Amino acid sequence: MTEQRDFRPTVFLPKTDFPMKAGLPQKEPVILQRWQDEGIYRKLRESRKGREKFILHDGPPYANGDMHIGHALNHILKDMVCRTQTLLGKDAPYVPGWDCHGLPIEWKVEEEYRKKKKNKDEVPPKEFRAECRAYAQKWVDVQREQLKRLGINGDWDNPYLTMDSQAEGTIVRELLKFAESGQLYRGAKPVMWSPVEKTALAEAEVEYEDIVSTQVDVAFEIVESPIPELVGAYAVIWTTTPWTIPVNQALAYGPDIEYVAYRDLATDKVLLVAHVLELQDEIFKRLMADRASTGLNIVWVGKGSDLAGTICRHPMHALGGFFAKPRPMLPGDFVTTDSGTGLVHMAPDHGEDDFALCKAHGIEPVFAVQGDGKYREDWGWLGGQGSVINPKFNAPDGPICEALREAGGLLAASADYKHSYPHSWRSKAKVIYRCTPQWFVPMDRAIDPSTTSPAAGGPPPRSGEVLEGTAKTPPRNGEGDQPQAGGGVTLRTLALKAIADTRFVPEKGRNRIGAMVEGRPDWVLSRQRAWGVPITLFVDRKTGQYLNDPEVNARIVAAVMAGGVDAWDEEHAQEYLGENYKLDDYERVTDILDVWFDSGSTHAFVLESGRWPDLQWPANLYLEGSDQHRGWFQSSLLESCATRGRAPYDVVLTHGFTMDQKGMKMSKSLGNTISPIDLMRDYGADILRLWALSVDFTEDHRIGKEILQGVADQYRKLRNTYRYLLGALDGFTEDERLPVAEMPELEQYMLGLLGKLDATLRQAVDDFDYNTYVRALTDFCNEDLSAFFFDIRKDCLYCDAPSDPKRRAYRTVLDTLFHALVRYGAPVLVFTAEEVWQSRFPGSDSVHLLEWPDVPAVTVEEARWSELRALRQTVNEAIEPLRREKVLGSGLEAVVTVPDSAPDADLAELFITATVNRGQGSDVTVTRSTDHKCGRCWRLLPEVSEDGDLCDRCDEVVAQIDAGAAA
RNA sequence: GGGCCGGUAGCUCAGGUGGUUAGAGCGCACGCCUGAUAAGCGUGAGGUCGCAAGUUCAACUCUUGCUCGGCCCA
Repeated sequence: MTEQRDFRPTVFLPKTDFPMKAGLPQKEPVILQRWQDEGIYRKLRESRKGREKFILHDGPPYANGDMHIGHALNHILKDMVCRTQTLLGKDAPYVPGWDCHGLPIEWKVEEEYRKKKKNKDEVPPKEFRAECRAYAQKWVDVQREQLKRLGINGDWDNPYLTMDSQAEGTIVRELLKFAESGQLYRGAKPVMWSPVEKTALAEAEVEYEDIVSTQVDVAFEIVESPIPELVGAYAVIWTTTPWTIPVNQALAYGPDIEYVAYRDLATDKVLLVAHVLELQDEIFKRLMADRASTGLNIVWVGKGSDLAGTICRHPMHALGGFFAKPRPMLPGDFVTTDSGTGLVHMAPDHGEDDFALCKAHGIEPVFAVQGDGKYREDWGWLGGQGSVINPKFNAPDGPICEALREAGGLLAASADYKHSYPHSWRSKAKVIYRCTPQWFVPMDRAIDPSTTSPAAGGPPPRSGEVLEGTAKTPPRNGEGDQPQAGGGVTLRTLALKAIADTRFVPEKGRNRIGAMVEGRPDWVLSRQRAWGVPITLFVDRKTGQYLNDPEVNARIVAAVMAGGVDAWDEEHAQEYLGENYKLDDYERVTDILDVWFDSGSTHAFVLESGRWPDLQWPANLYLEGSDQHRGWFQSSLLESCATRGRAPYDVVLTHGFTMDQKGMKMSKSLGNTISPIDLMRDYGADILRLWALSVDFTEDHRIGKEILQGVADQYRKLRNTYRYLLGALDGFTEDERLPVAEMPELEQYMLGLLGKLDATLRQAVDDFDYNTYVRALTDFCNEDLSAFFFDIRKDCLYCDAPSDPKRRAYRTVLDTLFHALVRYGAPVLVFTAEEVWQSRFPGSDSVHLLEWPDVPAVTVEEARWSELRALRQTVNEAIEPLRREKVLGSGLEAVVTVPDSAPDADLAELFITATVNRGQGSDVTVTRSTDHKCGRCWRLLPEVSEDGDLCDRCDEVVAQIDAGAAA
């Protein structure tokens, strides 16, 4: 025998330039640039013009700092939504936006002032705001580039900013809608207040430090009680802020706490305190340390709830007036027995619990403590004195304690209580809670239905009538105005109805926001700040009512639309008031709006204004993190319900938060933060996208090195599937295509599986279930294609004649698979899909302009194929021991015997073995073939007389090739 | 401290209304192939379903408590 011929050149191997190694970090920016150059966003709008719309309204991230992993996840999901909807043929525009006003930016600018030793108060407000504006703009630009790098397709050249003057004007207009429909009122609320700076502080401006305070025990004589033993006894309260005693208005007890009244034999006074062992040691120590107690007699023991109806009087009741009013004992869930006496004195002016409990019982704050920390001059006790944060003022020998002692109300006082207390971040001085006037939106005031219809020109509400109040919740006392009679429409009932009409993904979101809306207090709109949208109201100095004149309002709105928030200044005030009102008669409100009102109004500015003609109101979808149940979802809901009678969205989709590898939240102090910017540099945006779409984003989820490694592995498998398709389809032409009916059963089966995949993916898109989407796609590629179809058809692809119907059928199906898979993959692996597409069709339009593929409808014979594939598995298991024993290596050397009952099919081909026989038993057995190996296709066949000779098929094919070469 | 949510193999996830030996993919180990080759194929080992009680003939699936983690409040 002569030298064996090398048949390798006669084998039709896959051929492609598409590299196995992705090199995403280098490649992605190039692709991105191409999309940008060709204006793919506008092209897409053009191509989907007139189609059904799908409106995702972007929740504006705060323009402060680099993109973090949460932004990345959120935007990848949004992009996936828009791209899948677009793929389905809809017009799904995406207009990104930023939230630009607010304290954090103000803070940063102030910080820069401090570095330059500049004093904020000396900077004119307009100049200060200009710097805030510039700061926000800087971060908008930074984040925009970072988000673009993620492959997010959107109208990046034309985003919306809440600091745009037209946005500011729209926000003002929305606010004035509230004013015009009577959904605003001025009330009071305890806020953190710094007497030194004479200003309200945000929680973020407060830091806690350990200090030593005076602790006092004060006795309130019980003058009335359903429990006779208690009349004449003293309720004992404990506090570390003696200065709040002069504005005490009630006492609180815990309804479930046990109380005891005992007679102190040294003084003969009956004292009421909590009957809690741990507490009583402390109490006795304080109350009896300096007297020789001869013992106690218990007079009464009972539960807190027994105390209902008990009335005390203030130790200073002799002063008359305010101090002579009854001090009721009220049930408070917040009362604990961790410290104190189990009874808490209530000063609604200076505590949140106090304020809420008193308000619920009709007790209003009295505003006795002024902004500088002194009691007002006319206050009956200590008028004009203070400041209340002065330790000497509160000292055991200070004016408060002295007066209480004289009145017989002071049981104990000592300047030795160590605890953590809030201080101003700037001045380091102590801060207090203090009631100040604020603007509110009432949750339970009757709304005139005619004021909540959608804006003129806008589309009508989609989900039917929204104005029938459901009145699920009992009416609440909002703010001292009339509680709503049952059955009426209020903002709360409207919002709850809107929640019922909204689809929530996942469903549990409904419960979450519903509980919040049901229980939330009135919306505090005002902030005493500089960087924000002004509350553009004029308040009548005589009546305290705000001016409600649509003509004035129109002038204000027009001015802000044109000139932004700076238009609201004293200089132009008279101009807005017009000829009918005199500025002297009005107070121009200088508070600004809660930034949540800004973002709650984006639907008006962005969807409704017409400035983005691609968009429309309401949105199909809002998609944000689960923290936005309290934030944007809710502010948008309330704003829209109050002005338009329904939610600005049909569907609310929420995602959880991204944790580190161990499930712990990321924080700078823990050093476990992961930056998406780093990940894009190290892995590429497509890896990050695949990660975001693989995890269960509806819950909290993790990211870390190991997880990303897994995602990268998954990516490589997908990439190789595309690469194989490209290689196997090399040179494919339309002439080669074969009708489905003429295809072998295997090809038809694969088309059937593709159809099933298609249905699964469509369903997943409908459900926003991208985890299922990605899983179905990868499982199909791994299991059905790579390990099954491609493996079986290797021989056909490599060795059959190009004209062979089987090979043509295979390549026809590969082509169908290619067109389907590149589209399915495109919303996920946006860069890779483009690379794949351009590799096959160089210079063609972007893959992202394509639409969802039409896959042939082929029914899968489930029973037959599940039996065949199960048998295939059994055969593989049976081959394995022979491999281990080195009886055979490749499955092509195996002769398999299967039960006679096995389905009729080309089993050897399906199992990729030499031959398959049918036997009597139920077992599958394997032996080594004695046939010789074809020199070209490497199959062991009886017709091959000697290893290296050709089988009949190859002989024929090689002859054709040789003839072609000769000709 | 309160409200809400979650804890299934190393990783990412499936497991209607409770019912046979809890599944998949990836990874891992071992092996095959060397004509998808820094690829492809096969086999295998991995789980007391967070912990503990309870209801039930039967619980990953229901109840309660605990624990760990998260979001939002305080």
